Amino acid sequence: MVKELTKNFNFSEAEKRLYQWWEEQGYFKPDMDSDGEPFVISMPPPNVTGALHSGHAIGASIQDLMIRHARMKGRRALWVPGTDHAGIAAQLQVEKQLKSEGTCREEVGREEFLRRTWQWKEEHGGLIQDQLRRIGASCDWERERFTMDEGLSNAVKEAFVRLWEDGLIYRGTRLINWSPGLQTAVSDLEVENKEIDGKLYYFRYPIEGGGEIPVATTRPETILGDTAVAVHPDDDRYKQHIGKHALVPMLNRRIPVIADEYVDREFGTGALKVTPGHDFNDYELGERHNLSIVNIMNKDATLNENAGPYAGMDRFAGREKLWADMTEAGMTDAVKPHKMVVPVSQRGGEIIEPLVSDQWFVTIQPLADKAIAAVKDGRIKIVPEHFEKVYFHWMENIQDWCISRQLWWGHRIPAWYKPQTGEIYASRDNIPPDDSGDWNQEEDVLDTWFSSALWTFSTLGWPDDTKDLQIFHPTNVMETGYDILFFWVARMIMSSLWFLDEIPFDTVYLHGLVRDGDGRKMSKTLGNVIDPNEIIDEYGADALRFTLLTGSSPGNDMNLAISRVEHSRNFGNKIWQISRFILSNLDSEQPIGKPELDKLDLPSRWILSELTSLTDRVDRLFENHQYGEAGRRILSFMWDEFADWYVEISKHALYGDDDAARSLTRQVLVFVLDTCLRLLHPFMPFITEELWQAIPHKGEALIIADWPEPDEQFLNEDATSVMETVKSVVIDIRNARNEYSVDPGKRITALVADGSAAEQIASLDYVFSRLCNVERIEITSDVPEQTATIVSGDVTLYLPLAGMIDFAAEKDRLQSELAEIEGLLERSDKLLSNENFVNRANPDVVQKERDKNTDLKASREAVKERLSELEEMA
RNA sequence: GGGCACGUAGCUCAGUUGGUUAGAGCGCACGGUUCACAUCCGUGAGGUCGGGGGUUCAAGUCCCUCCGUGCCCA
Repeated sequence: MVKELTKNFNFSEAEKRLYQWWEEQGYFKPDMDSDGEPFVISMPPPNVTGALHSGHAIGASIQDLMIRHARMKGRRALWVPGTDHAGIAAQLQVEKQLKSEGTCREEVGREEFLRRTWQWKEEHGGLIQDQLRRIGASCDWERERFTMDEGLSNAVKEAFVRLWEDGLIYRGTRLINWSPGLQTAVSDLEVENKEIDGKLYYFRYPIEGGGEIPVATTRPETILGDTAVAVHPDDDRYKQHIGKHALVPMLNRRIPVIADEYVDREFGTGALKVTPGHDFNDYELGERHNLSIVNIMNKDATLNENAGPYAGMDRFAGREKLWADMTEAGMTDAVKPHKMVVPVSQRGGEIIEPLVSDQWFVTIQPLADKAIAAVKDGRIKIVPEHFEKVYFHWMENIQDWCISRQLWWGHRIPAWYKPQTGEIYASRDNIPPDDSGDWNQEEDVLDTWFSSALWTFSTLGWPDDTKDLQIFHPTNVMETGYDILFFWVARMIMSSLWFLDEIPFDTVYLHGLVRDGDGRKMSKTLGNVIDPNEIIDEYGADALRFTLLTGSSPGNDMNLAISRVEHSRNFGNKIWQISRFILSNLDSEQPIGKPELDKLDLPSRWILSELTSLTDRVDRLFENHQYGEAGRRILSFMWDEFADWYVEISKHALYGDDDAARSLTRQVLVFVLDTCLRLLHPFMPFITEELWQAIPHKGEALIIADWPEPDEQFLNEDATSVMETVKSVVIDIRNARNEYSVDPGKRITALVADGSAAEQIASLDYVFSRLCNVERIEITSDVPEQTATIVSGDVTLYLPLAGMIDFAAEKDRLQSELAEIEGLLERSDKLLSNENFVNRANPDVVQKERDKNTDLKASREAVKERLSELEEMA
């Protein structure tokens, strides 16, 4: 039934109501009885502790768009939501809480700490889910998962043990990235390199038996852990010292002087101090030369007993003290400002220290090989394509993955070891191999990404062979930000191929970062963070979605300007008003379905032809993941063609007394609107559903309605070309009225010069009447003096404007038009006289150019003729 | 140091098999309140598509090079 629409769309009320209704109706769940081809997206799990930020908003918008589109296409659409336990972030929150209570995790113990973290999760965990609902995410909440759920925890254990059994997990003492603040190891991916203004310290290494080698370093405190001095084998300056021993300043430890081609003779002094215990390059150098490793640092980044007199000092204080002592001893030369790169924690920005420690690693190469192959042979496509190169580059230089974290919140590594023998036992069942009491359970937990890497299949029930897993895996699209291509996407590909021997998804779609309106990265310190929740409050979810979906192209960052959100909201209002207009003019009629082609007038044939082109175009754009362009096309059609031209023209029939014409027009209006609402639904789900429910329709909901198919019978080139002429004449008339300051309300008459198209133009007088206030069009061969002349192709129109026309102004107007036409004609003539163009270009292109040329010539003659008439009058 | 991307109107951005006179929003100028919409309607100004070279009948689009910006990796 037809509803009366309110003056404006009350989005805050409607969004909540519609979402709830959709969910209750079960539209978000795939129909398990249908035989539709599944379409599945695993939602990248946001941190359970987090709130929705603009990155989530763009991801959710794109994924929901894909899911809604697929659903309307009749596929069994499944979007699996969930959250991630966010090891470090969550643990920090609870530690903060404990600190405020004057205690700490060590004091309350592991069990109590975990209890409190779970409690914290229960209290704060639901926020982002509610925010995803607000944005319209049509995911299947009944399948929601959390990485620490029992099922997913089993998956993690299974994966760990499987890798262990495959011989791909080892525990070893190695140099790793250590976060002193968090007191845990982090993987190389969690370390960022930041350029800072540092210092380069120059000093001299004393050589045993006399002499010295000048050395420069950015971290003097590491001198205490040096186990060699290296020089280039061909460096004449230092050659004589190779094989001798140097003495570590202040400690007088004997260390060898070695030769290695790795040393850059140009940098600093050309000689290198080697600290395998605290530098990755030195670590490798040390392995090559069998150097011993001296660890001088405790886990809290204070210096340890190996630092001798400096033991107990913080690393930076130790640096100052050591340097001062060395200066006093006359060993130092200079301290120069130096731009350098320091490793900092991705979380918090503290300086990361390379430290030797016992950790668990995954031997990654065998997994990487499979993952490289899957993208190389096209089983997995990355959009945009150029990220494939980035992917390969990383994959081909991949390092073993440090998966242990010295945290409590996370999946505890399912392994036991005998401290005496170093024997290790991994278990799916959470029990040691025997109850001898000799087995210690590993204290460390796994990197959060270890569980995320299983996400596409662990959420569907793996390791159990569930029905969901059979039907919905592999999934189809992984949509996420390019910033976690390595962290997550690559690891999912490796995991799925290894554990299931199948790809996790066939397409990776990467979106860019959302920045502020000036292209700056959003940050709390800059105060330029745009909170999507506030945007939804103010402009509605549809406006936010449409802006995010049309404001960017795949893989490129987008600058979110509020002016664009406003425009999207205005577009929503436009759609609302179009619908309101149509509904208020239906009376009791309920037109549903396709209009009958042969009875339609020209404007109707035109709009249906354009609608069909749009549908076809949008379809193709969706196929190529060109969602932004698709959205912009729909907007442009609805606003610039449908509302501005067709709806305006339709008033003639709606307000007229021809019953048949009125009914037909109503049918066209409803059909076009219905089709547009369907096309737009994935972009703006709320307003489209609300309106679709209000207009005449068949079916229970737009969310499950059929996606429009282009109907070729509606394509009509003739109608399009005539309407193009009509539109251009209308614009010219409006322009002329403007130039001559004709009162906008004044109705004027137009004369059309007798010619091939004259009859047709005259028959469309009702169009001109509506659009540019021309009350009558007469065919004439007799032109009155006081006229403005309008020329478009072979159509010439005169506007008799007695008393308003200034001959000089009219001549100027026509002169400039003539100049423009001649410019274009010159170009066109040149092109057509070029044999190469005529022979080699696509025949369609050549024909088009010929048509254009003919039109231009006709226009030129008409303008010239009118100009010479003006000359005669003057 | 290696790799990748970007550079289009004052600002923010589209422009995908190379093919009409390169588009949009915001901003700007001028004009509009009766019956869908001022969250609006109409008209207009504004661009040698970063510079140079090349391929092609034809280049914003493909290739080379330089300049600038950003990101990733070392």
